[in-house]
Amino acid sequence: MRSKITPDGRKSPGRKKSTFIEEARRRQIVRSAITTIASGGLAQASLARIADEVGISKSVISYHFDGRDELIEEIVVALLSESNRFIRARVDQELGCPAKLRAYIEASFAFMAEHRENFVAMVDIWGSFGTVDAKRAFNATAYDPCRRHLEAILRRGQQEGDFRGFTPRTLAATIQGSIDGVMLQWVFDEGAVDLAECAAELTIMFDLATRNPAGGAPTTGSGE
Amino acid sequence: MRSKITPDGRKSPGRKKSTFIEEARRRQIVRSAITTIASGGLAQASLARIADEVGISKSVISYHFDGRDELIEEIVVALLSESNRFIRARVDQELGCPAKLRAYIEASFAFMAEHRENFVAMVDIWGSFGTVDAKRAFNATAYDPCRRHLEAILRRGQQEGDFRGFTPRTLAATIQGSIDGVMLQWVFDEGAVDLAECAAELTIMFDLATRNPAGGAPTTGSGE
Amino acid sequence: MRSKITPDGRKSPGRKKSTFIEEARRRQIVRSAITTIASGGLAQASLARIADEVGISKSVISYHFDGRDELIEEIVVALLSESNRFIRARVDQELGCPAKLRAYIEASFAFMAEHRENFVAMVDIWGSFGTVDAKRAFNATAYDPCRRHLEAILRRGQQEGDFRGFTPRTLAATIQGSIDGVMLQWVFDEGAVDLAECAAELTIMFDLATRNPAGGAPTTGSGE
Amino acid sequence: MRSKITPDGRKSPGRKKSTFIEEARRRQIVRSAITTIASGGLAQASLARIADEVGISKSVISYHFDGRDELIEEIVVALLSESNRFIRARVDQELGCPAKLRAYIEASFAFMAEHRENFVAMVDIWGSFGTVDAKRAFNATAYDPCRRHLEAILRRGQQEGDFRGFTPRTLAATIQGSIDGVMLQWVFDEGAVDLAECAAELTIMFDLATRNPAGGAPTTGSGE
DNA sequence: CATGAATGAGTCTTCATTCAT
DNA sequence: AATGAATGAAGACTCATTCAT
Repeated sequence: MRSKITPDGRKSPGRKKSTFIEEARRRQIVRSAITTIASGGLAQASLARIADEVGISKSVISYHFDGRDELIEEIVVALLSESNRFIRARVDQELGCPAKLRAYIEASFAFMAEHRENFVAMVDIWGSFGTVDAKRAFNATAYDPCRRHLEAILRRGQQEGDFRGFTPRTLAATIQGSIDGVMLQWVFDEGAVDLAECAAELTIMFDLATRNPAGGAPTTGSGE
Repeated sequence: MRSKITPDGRKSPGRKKSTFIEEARRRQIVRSAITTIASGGLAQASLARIADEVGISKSVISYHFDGRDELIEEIVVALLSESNRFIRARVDQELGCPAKLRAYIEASFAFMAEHRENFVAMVDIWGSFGTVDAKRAFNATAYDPCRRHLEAILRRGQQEGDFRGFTPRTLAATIQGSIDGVMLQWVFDEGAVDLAECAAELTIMFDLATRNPAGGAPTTGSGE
Repeated sequence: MRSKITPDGRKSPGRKKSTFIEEARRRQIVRSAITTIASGGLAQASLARIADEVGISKSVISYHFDGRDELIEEIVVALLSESNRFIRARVDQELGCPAKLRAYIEASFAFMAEHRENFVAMVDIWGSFGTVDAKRAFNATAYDPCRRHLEAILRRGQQEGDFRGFTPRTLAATIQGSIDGVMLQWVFDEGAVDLAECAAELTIMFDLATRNPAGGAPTTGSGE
Repeated sequence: MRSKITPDGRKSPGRKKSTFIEEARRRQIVRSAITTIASGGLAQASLARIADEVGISKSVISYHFDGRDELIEEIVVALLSESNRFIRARVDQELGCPAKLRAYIEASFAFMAEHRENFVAMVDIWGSFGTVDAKRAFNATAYDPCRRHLEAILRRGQQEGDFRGFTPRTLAATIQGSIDGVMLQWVFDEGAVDLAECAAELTIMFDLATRNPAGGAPTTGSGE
């Protein structure tokens, strides 16, 4: 019972009641749905099949979610936030931007290895954004935060003189892309790529590619 | 009605009649289907809609293809081979493995830029491989050839002393992943990443990351 | 839960508790339901929407009414009795059958004008009597009392010599029909008919059509 | 296969092909649907039940009609046009407006008597126009033409001096209303009203109510 | 008295596929 | 070689109703 009938604008704020049991059910459904999608593909993940996986009736899903689309949206949010939270925690533990960058890449792969299901589901969902707008919206939700996180690290690293003078935005896209691209191959066939080796390779590579050859002096503070 | 007549594995050879007009129709349908998928997503690309795009009747598709799945398979093949042919041609023009590697990356991005539709469709299709087997099959068709191509370049480069002593297989996966990962972001939002800049960044980076610091001497004959 | 306790025919008398608050709730629900139906049609008036309009939970309705059907039945009763009471009061104030007839017609239209919602809802509900039996039952509840009322006026008017020798039953049906038919058009489009003008026209017309040309002498005693 | 996928404006003109068999099916479905609605009510007339009545599969209806709504719309059109055509033909046979008016009323009732099913279905459908807009649209389709037809007769009758100086528009609404109102009671219970008697009563009454007391002199041509 | 949660029957609709022409 | 017509399976969704709290 999400947005009820009220078709007025209000929705996000407060979100009505959100009982404890309600939230629990939602999480349970989301989790089961991820499993269902991961094992059979998004197309096969009908409400019926998901409900079956949870062990409830189809209409329970309709009761807790405003429709299949809202469920999928929530799945996306769950998948992204789980991963982001993990990575961010690891990054925050490190001091110095080179270490943070390394942590970002390593944490990304570490999380992957532990949550294969999430990523298999994610790749299946990727294809479901039919319209250009939906794709763009997904980009805004999924990629922009990651890239901005990376960008912040890179930019600060430049200010602190650890990184050389590249375009932070482009490098952020490149780093995130490298991680996702390797992930993608691994999703399609777990045995096709060695996640750990790729992680190591990328870590070294981007460390090399970002480092300031001049040493630890701040880029902006060239007036030593 | 394709495999009704020849249910054995082989496909291209024999193929009963394969009239000229027949092949033309098939290509026409495949091309239109790609456009349809790219513009509205795979889910919206029903036979009806594709037929509409071509300007023919639904049943024509059923007539020429052994079902929707065969059509999509053919689309995948078409998408991959177009791209691979282009890249391979560019790579073959170059002498020396570092140049070939550079060509591989640059050609990949060049082809993307010219055929956005192909990649948008591809990403949509990615999600449609529901089962683990289907995913693995796609990996075999789509990624293995690319990685093997890269691997061959890398390995030969090592033999010729241009490249350092990395694991070719892992680096191949990493390179291909970097290209695809950037592509992915660009598919979701054309304006989110600058394809050319990323290409340049990756080219430099992988050149840097593969080069043999010792110079042009062959890796195997290092202890000379 | 109404008839669970008393599954025999009788309804009003006994009715178990019929707390004051209980009756209030029922009336409140009925009133809100009328509004809901009038504004969105019977089909859209689900228990959920009605409950929403009242500001209570769906199950409250199920608690107070023995199902959706009982609710609608009660709505019908409410709509009819409100109107009938009003008309009857006006008619009773008049002396002489021609005046009573005029009052009947004028009161009908006066009530309409003041309670548009009621009639919009009524027309929507009309269509919901699916079976022949349900329709006949509605006829017995809704039309027979009205026609009998009119019939009584007409017959007495004939006895008193004010009206000519028509068939009271038929004329009653005709008068009631004229009122309802105009109302119907007005329900579909408030601006399409001028209620007051139609009322005036009908009043004059039926006065003309019922009057005894011979004057005030009683019909039965015509040969005096 | 009505409006296909093309969501551009064009639709009504040409209407694609409209094969002979296609039109036959549509008529067959419409006819059966009317029967279904008349016998069980609109709510019970699901696509499944209608398809059952025709003896076809549910999806055949979806194939020939753009959805349930289009089917119902077509039913409305069919019901109205059948009746209107019949009445118009009868009216056109008469010379002189008083005769035409009499013919209009008599034809209305004659058609009713022969096509009870149509009117039972119609009354059921009346309630299905939920929104104000839908109601207004129905008014425009159903009532306006009738009223305009009557209005034309009345106005011409005034010009020719047969009718007195009433407001044509109001009287048209009143006449149509009287017919429909009687019909309504008859729909709810066939035995409750005597159609023929009501028709006779109304015919006389409206003849009386419209006639110019001054005789056959044209109203406008007062300068005798 | 009231409610949140759950249910299952039933609705419309879409789709790939088949078949006679 | 092509098509219009038909089909049945499956989908998402809505709704009145029930039940424990």
